[in-house]
Amino acid sequence: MDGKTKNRAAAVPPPDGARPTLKTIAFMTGLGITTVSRALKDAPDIGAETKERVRLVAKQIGYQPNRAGVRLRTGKTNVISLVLTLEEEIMGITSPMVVGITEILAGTPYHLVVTPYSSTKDPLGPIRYILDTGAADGVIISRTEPHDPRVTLMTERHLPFVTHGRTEMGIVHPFHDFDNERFAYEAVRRLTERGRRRLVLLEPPPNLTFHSHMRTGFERGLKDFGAEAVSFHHVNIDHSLVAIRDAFEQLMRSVDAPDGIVSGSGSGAIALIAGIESAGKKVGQDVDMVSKVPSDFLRWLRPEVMTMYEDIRLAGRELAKAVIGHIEGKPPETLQSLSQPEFQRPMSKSPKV
Amino acid sequence: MDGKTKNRAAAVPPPDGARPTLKTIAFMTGLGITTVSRALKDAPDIGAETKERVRLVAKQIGYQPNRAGVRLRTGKTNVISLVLTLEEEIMGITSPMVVGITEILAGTPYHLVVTPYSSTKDPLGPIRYILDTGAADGVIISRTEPHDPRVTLMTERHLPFVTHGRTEMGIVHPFHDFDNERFAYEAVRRLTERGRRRLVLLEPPPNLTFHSHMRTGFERGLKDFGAEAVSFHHVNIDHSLVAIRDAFEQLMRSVDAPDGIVSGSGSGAIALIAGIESAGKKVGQDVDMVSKVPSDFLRWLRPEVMTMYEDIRLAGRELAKAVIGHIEGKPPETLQSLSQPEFQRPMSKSPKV
DNA sequence: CATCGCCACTGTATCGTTACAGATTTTGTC
DNA sequence: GACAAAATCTGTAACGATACAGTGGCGATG
Repeated sequence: MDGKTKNRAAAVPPPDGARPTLKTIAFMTGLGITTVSRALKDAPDIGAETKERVRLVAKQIGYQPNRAGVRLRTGKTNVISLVLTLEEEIMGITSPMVVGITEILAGTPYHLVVTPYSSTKDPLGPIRYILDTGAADGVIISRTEPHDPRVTLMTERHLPFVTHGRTEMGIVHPFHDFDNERFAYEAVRRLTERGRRRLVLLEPPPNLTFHSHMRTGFERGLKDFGAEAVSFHHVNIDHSLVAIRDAFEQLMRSVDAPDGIVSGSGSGAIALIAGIESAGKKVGQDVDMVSKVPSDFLRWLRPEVMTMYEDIRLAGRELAKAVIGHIEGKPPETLQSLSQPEFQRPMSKSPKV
Repeated sequence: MDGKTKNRAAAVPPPDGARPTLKTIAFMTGLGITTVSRALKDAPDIGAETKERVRLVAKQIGYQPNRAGVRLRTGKTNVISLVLTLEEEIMGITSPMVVGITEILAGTPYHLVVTPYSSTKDPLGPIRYILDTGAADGVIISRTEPHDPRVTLMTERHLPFVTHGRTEMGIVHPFHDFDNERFAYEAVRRLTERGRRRLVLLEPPPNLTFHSHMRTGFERGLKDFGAEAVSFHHVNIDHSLVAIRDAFEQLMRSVDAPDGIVSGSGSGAIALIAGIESAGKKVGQDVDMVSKVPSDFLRWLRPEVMTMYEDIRLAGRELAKAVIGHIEGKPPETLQSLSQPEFQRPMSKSPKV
């Protein structure tokens, strides 16, 4: 007789049309399954020539490890989970984000799984699910809060992750963030350069970390460039466009009306413009406005609004690189990045003329 | 001695903090692993009381089947793959689509995996990958062509799928589509109602199926409502905004300038508007325009443009339901749907005043 | 009372992979 | 030449689930 029992496998030809497995390679090379497995991972106890032979055959027949097999045996899922609020939909920042992430994952064995949740409910839900079921090797979250229970939980349980946005908990973890402080500061600079002195900020919801970043930049700008703040806290960029417009129309009609506006979101800017116009005023004339934008639309449709571009696709790429780095054990402090606002030249009505 | 070898498992207490498996339940109930497995799938050869007991315990300890185990043994992945072009990014239709899909998947064991590809390269790539590796139970594709090789391949290989858009190959398969013919027809109606007679269509790329749908509706409208077409085929909605604008500016400056425009995409409309304005004309005055839109932005920023809403989130939901139906073996002809354009009332500048 | 059939349940093998503990051969040492 | 140490390679078991082929008990049948 030949081999004993299980690895006798190598002596049996693999079924025909089926997808190749280690067994197939073992049969073709005459080696044991174990050897093939170890050869493919370049283990030190396999001969150089054997490795070469195995690699060649594997490539030839298009071997790809069975994910379920690996996952069952090792627990490695090769999955990155993108945790999204279903509501995170305004102005669709999700698309470029997903594209950015997949651009990076394309060169790796990782797949991207989208895990949604209703933000009105338990934000820990999806995290718990991933922890309980071992659904992913790494997680990307957004809408980060200064004290974010998700970060605490994932850190405790050693689940690699990265946040889109920073925290303030003394936990060093991977993140990518847009420099919202800088954005607001530069926005104020732009407005004061145009002689605006009574400025208002359409801010992020107060529970998110970048709320304070943006406020800080705004206020630092006011001080440095000599302007005053007009209070406008009833609504924030999470509110509906209608709510923002109505609130802002009211403000613009009041004696307190600002002459300069910083908008923390592109879609918010749309509502603000509507509010301004409802109040019978005009952007670029009665007021100036700077908005953070994730795309070109505002610039095309309302060139009178000054825009600072936030590259979400880049963010996706950075986030993907960071989670993978975290999974691979790189120190978290090397996996942090901040991207700078890009002030956009106003679009000329007709560049060719 | 007790049980023989493998199922002796049931006699061994499960490790402490670990996630519960069938073994855990088997131990707790004193049953065999097989019995537990069959009880949970409501097999006919298990006693009613036993099933009840098993279900209770399973629920109590929060048992969730190990996906890798199931997948390895049965081949069922519980994965739906959304195949996207990386370029499909203009105007971010991906976001609401993903949201719609996940809304449906949330109530099922399915996960959503995003599989991107570079449309300039081989569109069959991701399909082949899924077929070769058994990466998903079902697939959602878009940018459907009249003779779409992906549809042929998946049909041949019995991989359940659904297309966003229709085909013309005589293959009956699940799809969801927006009624682009109706859209264009109604758009022409609107324009002629305003007295416009020289109409132009910014159309989809000619290789996609809905190109002809939209053209057909457009031409039928021209005939029924008495208007003539202005030729404009140099660019389509897949081209860059700059290309569209420049081409359209030229058209608007020519003696052939149209007085009515149908735009097959929201972002395209933005470029058209820019082109019109570069040529020194004005929408709502010199020309009227109807555009298909996936969001509210255009309506907010350019209320003079008439818009017809395409509900992408709904499309996501329909697509998800259809793939799942296909996976479950429902006949394809019952998994086809067409959504109608929703003409939107122009936004009043200030509804409260 | 032997036998049959049915019900309810169980053991074994298996999916593809890898950790681990050998096994065999070659090389090195004195 | 004997023995140890490398150097290579291999079998077994296990991850968690399920298909399949039983097994044992019990009531019905003749």
